This record gives sequence, C-alpha cells and structure tokens, in this order.
Amino acid sequence: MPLKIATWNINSVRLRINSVCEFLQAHKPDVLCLQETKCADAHFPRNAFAEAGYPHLAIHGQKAYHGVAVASRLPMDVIDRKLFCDREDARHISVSVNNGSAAPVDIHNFYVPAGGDIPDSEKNWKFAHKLAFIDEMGDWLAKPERKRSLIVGDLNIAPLETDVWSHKQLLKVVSHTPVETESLERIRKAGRWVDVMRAMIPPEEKLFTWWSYRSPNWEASDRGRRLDHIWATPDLAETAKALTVLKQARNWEKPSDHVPVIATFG
DNA sequence: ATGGTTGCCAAGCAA
Repeated sequence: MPLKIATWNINSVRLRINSVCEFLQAHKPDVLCLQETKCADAHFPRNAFAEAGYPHLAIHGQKAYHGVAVASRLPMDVIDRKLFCDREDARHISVSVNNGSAAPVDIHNFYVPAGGDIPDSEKNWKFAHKLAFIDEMGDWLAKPERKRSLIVGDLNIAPLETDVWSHKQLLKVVSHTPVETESLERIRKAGRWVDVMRAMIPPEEKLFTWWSYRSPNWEASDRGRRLDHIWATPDLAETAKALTVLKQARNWEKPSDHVPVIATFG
C-alpha cells in the first residue's frame, strides 16, 4: 500500500487551520508533518484534524515559537521528542507509522533553527547554534542500521546552487553559506540518506519551497529557496513514486511563506 | 546599502 507523506512549515497552525484542512481534503496525504505550529499543546486544534479524517496526532509544541506536529490517517506511535543543544525548543518529533500489512515507517520531523541574519558564529550566537544543531542532528541520524525511515521538515538550508534564486548572490546569506550547505550534505551522506526531492527532480532545475513575505511580488521576482526537505533511507527512496511542490499554496489567502512538499512511496 | 512582511501577543523579537 503506497504511503503519501506531506511536510509543510505552516507558520501558525491555528491561524491557518482552514488552509490545512483544505489541503488535506484536496491532497489526502496519509501523513502531514507540520513545523512552526507556534502553539502550546493544550491549544492545538485537535478537533479540526479529527473532523478532516486525521484523528492520530503527535505534537511537540510550545507557546509562540517553533513547534512541530504530525497528523495521520493511520495509527502511529511517538518514538521521541528530542531536544537539541541543551535547549527547550520544540524542534523535533519522530513517529512510527503503521501502514497496514507493510512494515512501519519511521518519520523524523525537524524544524532546524533559522540562524539569524549574520553568518558569523562569533558575532551571532544564533548562527553558531544552527551549526551546532546540525552537527548534533547528524550524530543522531548517522546510525547506519536505520531502515524504512524518513527525515522531513524545514531544515532552513538550501544545499544546491539550484536551490536558490541566485547562488552567487546568496553565498553570504544565511541558509546558503558554504559552512551550512557543506554541513548538511555531510550529515546526509554520513547517514546514507537520499535527498528524495532531488532524486525525483533533476538537480539542474531550480526548485524552491519558500518565498519571503518581504517580497511584494513574490511570483514575478521568484526569489525563492528550497528550505524544506524529504530525505529517505535507500530502501524507501527506491520506492519513491511521485513528488509535488505545491507552489500554488503561496498564493492562497493569508499564506504561509513555505509551501507543502508531498512525496509518495511504495 | 537599506528595507521590505508576517506572527505572536500586545513590545519587540524571530523569521
């Protein structure tokens, strides 16, 4: 039975709950992974998900900032809500999804720190924190025995030249600096993870999942970045059937600055 | 080079 997975930085799940429900009705993923839910667990809009056909919820939230969640049509177990860099930030949750007769699929849903504006660890603690987070995440993901696993979410790094609107102009912009892109590629390769988006869409092709709110004409200027990712272990990656970046979601009413990414496996 | 916008929550920070 195929498994359809979506990931979306929603930038407030309560503000955009109607968009989320419309997305679920239209695309019917088995599992939706959200980042930047921006609400405490007690305020998570559980009923809306249940009514949309997603009664299984795994939440790791906090008030006002960060927050990740997984909504599923299928039963799942929470594996972990890991904290990184000795901080309390809600940036990770992992679940094991029970997909009928097939073996479960483990999904690690991440919201990597954005890293602030200045790409210098000495002048900007947030940038230092982002690099430390990636390293810690890499140590944890490098277990070679992992099978049937996915890493999804807002990794806040655009690794390839074609993952940004201008490689040259973004080399010193946080999210595309060499120290970030090399770190991300290093931990991906160390864990033998496959970049499913780039396995499905040629690396020569520009591909973005985020367009800044600050650009008044985002579509015409198209100054986007690919900050959201779906990685898979090789056993799952070789079953990938389809991949969609839902660019039109950026034109919805009161949009998130990120759009959903959807992949189907098996 | 600068400022451009949005969300949370009710000022300023984070993105």
